[in-house]
Amino acid sequence: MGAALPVKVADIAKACGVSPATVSLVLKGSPLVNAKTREKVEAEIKRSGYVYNRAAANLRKQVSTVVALIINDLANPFFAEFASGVDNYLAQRGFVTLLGHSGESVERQAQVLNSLVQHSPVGIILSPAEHTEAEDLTMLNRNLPVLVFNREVPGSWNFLGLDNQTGAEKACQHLLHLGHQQIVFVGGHADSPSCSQRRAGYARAMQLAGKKEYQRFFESAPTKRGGFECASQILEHLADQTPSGFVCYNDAVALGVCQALANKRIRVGWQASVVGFDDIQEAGDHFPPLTTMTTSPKALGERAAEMIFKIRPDTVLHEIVPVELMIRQSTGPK
Amino acid sequence: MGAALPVKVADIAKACGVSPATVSLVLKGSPLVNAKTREKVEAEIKRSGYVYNRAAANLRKQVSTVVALIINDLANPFFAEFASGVDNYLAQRGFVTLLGHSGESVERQAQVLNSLVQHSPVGIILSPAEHTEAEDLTMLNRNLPVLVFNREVPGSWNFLGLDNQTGAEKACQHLLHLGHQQIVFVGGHADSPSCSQRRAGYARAMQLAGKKEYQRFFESAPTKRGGFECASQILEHLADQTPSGFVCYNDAVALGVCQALANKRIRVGWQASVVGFDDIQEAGDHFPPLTTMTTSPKALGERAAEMIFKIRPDTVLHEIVPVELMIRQSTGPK
DNA sequence: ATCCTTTTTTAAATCGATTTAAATGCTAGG
DNA sequence: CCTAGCATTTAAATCGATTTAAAAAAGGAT
Repeated sequence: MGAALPVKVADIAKACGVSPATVSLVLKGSPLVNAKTREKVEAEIKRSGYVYNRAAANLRKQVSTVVALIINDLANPFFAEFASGVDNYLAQRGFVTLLGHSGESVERQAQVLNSLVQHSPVGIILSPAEHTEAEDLTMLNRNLPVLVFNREVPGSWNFLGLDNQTGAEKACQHLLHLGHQQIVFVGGHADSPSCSQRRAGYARAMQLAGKKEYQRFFESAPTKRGGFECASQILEHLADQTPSGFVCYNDAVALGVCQALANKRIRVGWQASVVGFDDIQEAGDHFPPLTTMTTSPKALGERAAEMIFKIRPDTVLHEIVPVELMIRQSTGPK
Repeated sequence: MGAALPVKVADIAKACGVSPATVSLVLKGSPLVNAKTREKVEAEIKRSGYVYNRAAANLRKQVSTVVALIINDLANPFFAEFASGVDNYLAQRGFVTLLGHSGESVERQAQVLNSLVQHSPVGIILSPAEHTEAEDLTMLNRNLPVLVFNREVPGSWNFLGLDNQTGAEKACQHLLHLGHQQIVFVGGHADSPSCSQRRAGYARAMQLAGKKEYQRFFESAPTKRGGFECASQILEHLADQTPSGFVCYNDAVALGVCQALANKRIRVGWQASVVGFDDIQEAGDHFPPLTTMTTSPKALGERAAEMIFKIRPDTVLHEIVPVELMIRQSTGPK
């Protein structure tokens, strides 16, 4: 039935006894073509199962309908939801997402970037791998719009990120208002910018509350397992003076902390309070639902995609999205 | 510094005093060009910051380096990990992932597919939205390789899926061997093929064990919250005759069930046993780590990508991947 | 009919890279 | 000094669609 070889504009032109130029005008919906001709051409387009070749058209038109998206860790729901937000927005505007996954490896990220720029994207949204340096991004030509997401990278990049410091400060204040005295900060790698920002927010809240001397920081992988192991150790070693408030690096860590507490028969939301960060889907689905700092990752993705089209060569965008306290049941009065 | 306009092969040719053909040969690494010439051209390529235009090259070469991937729900870790597996494999082979997200909407899926096919992908990996029918996929009737993943769609499609029935049967047998008497099946929508297959496996195991009369099916959203709510009700209504074994539709549901049990102070792995399905990342990170039916979603993604290149016009691939029992601590002897 | 508009249609150039077939330059043998 | 044979280089066509500038057709007025 359908032609074995892909149908081209020229084929349609021939079948209709018109020129390729006319067919192109029809495809474009131009008012220049005669109604009868248009009808004939459109019928043939449908009949032949013609598929528009956007690559060829874009080449000639000198435009692109592609946006590249590089994600550091898709298995992390925060980034997966972000990606879905990006794609949603782009699809609405008739663009398409070219996905790359770095798996937190700077080398792979470089390979992926090199491969993606060759597809002439309109712009690049990069959620960088850990420890990405300016020299890892040299393949990014200066007049290609690049938006760095979530983690700052040395150099002047268009950036979209969260207000980590204020967020963690609010999180800690929330626990302070509930009457908690011994509050610790759990999780994340101290050398990651987002972690140090969140730590700073916690520190500020503690200081303003006159609790500077109690500050405690614990390091862990930014995962559920990391949070679980870290909190388990805390509970063992600080057995005599167990903290009752846990400000966590992110939701994954917070969920791990909750499990460590549950494991020790400490009721989260009653005997201890836990605050997360990110508001991933699971935060709300968890039991008890997690109090956390929220900015929908999906909304962030949509915003990132929107920003790509606002980037201009002469200025640098730098948007810090406020995060809000979402009070659920993992926190309660002391 | 860098040219304002993108550098083309012709520019490099001019700068080196050679023809575009020679530059092309250099790019290709052809042994035809003289060593000195090659050196000169390569220096200019580096100096000018030339970026290869793959769209133009692919058009001329009549090839594609793109594979389209349409995912029904990226917020679900199972599919997000699958996507990362696809991209990993493709990147290794020098291909690139064009991502589309349907959000379980058949209409959006159609739009996304229409948009993606215009980018002439080598093939399409489709993890279909719920209730996708043959007529929703009419835009795919070229001889374009299509691989349907995870959910069967009416019609003859190349398919990669899990052995749901045998998997659930093994899961249930595991609980039977541990000595559990009252085993229920929790979660999923009965009208989804994968759910009915898993139910059938559970039913078979129960029947073979002579427990046909005890079979119990409970329906819920295939999410953590769904599992939690469903199990909470079970525990309430069957209070007198609480089941001790839970075969769950998937890991998300299983995690919800675990929480409902923990909530009732029933120790998972001791007083009750829970088996999941999928082995998502979190299954292993959970406490207690979840016994589940495993086929790494990432490995599945890699396999799917591999299969795309094996599809031939005259045959239909249909691969059902066995799932294996991964015993962790959410199950134990009665 | 003729000339001038206005409407439709189209030939040909173009986007950037590749490839074929042919041309050029070189060396060695006669 | 010529030429066969080899190593390099290149002019020109090509992929599929768009666009410009110009031609062809249709319609209207005189």
